[in-house]
Amino acid sequence: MAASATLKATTEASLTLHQRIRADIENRILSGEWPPGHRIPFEHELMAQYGCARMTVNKVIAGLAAAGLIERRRRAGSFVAQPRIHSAVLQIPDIQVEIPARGETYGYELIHCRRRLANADDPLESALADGADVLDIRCRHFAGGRPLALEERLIGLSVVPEAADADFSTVPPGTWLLNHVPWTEAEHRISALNATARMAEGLSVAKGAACLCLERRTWRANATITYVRQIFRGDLYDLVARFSPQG
Amino acid sequence: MAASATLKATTEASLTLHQRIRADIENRILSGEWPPGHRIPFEHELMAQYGCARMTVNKVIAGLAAAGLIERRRRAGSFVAQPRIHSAVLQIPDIQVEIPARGETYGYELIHCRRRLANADDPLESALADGADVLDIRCRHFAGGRPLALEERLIGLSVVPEAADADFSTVPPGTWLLNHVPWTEAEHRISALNATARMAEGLSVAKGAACLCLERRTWRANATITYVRQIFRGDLYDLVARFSPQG
DNA sequence: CGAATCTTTATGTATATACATAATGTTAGC
DNA sequence: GCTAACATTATGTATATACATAAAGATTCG
Repeated sequence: MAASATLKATTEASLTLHQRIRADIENRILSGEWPPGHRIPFEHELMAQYGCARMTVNKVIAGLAAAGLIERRRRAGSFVAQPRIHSAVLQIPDIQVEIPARGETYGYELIHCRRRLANADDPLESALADGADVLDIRCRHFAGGRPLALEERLIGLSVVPEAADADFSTVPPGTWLLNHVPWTEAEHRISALNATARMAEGLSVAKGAACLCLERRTWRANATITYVRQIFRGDLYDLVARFSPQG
Repeated sequence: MAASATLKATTEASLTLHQRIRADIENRILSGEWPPGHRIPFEHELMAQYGCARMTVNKVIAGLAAAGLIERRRRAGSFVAQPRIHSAVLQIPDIQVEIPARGETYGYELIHCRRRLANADDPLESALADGADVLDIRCRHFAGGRPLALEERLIGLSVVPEAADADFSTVPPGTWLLNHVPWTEAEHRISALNATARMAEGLSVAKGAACLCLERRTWRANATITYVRQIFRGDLYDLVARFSPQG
């Protein structure tokens, strides 16, 4: 076998040693060769096997642990984790970006934009503090000329005062917020509902048609920035989520 | 200021230096102090600031880059990434685990389980190779005595031959697969639809009631293991997804 | 036999060092 | 003024080393 000094040079397809070790271990797990619960070789064994330093395999395995493929237990070793299909990365696109990407023309219409005080009685507004100064926005999104989604949105003006001066007659509030509000945390809720008479009219569908409802609350440092409810036509839209070990 | 040697000891709440640096940078980003596009201090600056080695800050920043909070450019520096709210971690629970966790009793009923050959004409089966040997399973899930979801599932027997001998009259196929098939990759599709007459009967709802449809294709090494379609009562179920920087 | 103690050991964290690499900024030359 | 060559520099990868820590396993003692 080649000495460790030449190993780097003989690496296939010019991958780094780190990437090669990671891909190797990942393959063994995903192919089923190393089933859940299997104890993977100790760091010093891998180190000998790949002819490298412990720090190198340590970083690889720590990465796999962060990705959820492996669980580590001191003194005992590192084990292939139980698969947990139930966590997947969901793509929740900015509609204005997603529709053109599909090859359809995007359209937008502002229905109203009012400044007022939040009313905690309304369950929709309970996400924001009672009496908060909010912007109440209602709008529609179109794809290929047809209505795709209705949007109801509240923006907390104490957190995002600049929003009061924004012009939402041409720019959708979601797009504006993405460009004006830095990193946040968010929670989404996805459900199905039958179109009410008002929704049906706004979406050009029959009353009772199935719609996908996406609610999102976004906050920063415990202050709610925005709460949105988007109602999508069920026949025109669906969401895709993927799970793969690279995250 | 305290010398680097005493820094470790004075660490607040017994966090490691790594965690302290990470939390510090994360806070600056999430609080808006460092907006998207902002160049964070160079590694040698942070190294001086925290009185530690470059390898330490390097690992922290590499972790933040892996989490998507930071983008790194050689020679130029490290920059706060543009927020991309549209990726969030979706929890897609194993129903048998989720229902008891909600405090309701879980129920399960097998409707049928047949071995046959896949038919590529059926769009539902196009995910599996034509003519493949499959197990065709249909079942129902109950929560608190009420029907919650209908499930249609195909399992590829060439990939999971053991499934042919499994007893799905008491164990839901999803649960069985989770326990018998090691790590896989998966794609999910979420949509809303109106209950057909058959769905309505199976779910004890009115025909046309909105339902959440979750389709999942699971594979390993390019071979499809299973394809499922679960139809949930829209009034009883919804999905939750979260985005937060720790992943 | 059972509980408490000690030893062993694999992982966890941190450091100092070395060289590779890619992209920026500068300079030289036409 | 434009391009090509060069130097600079921040990140990228890898190593050898050191000590901390948690937990499994062996041992001791009541």
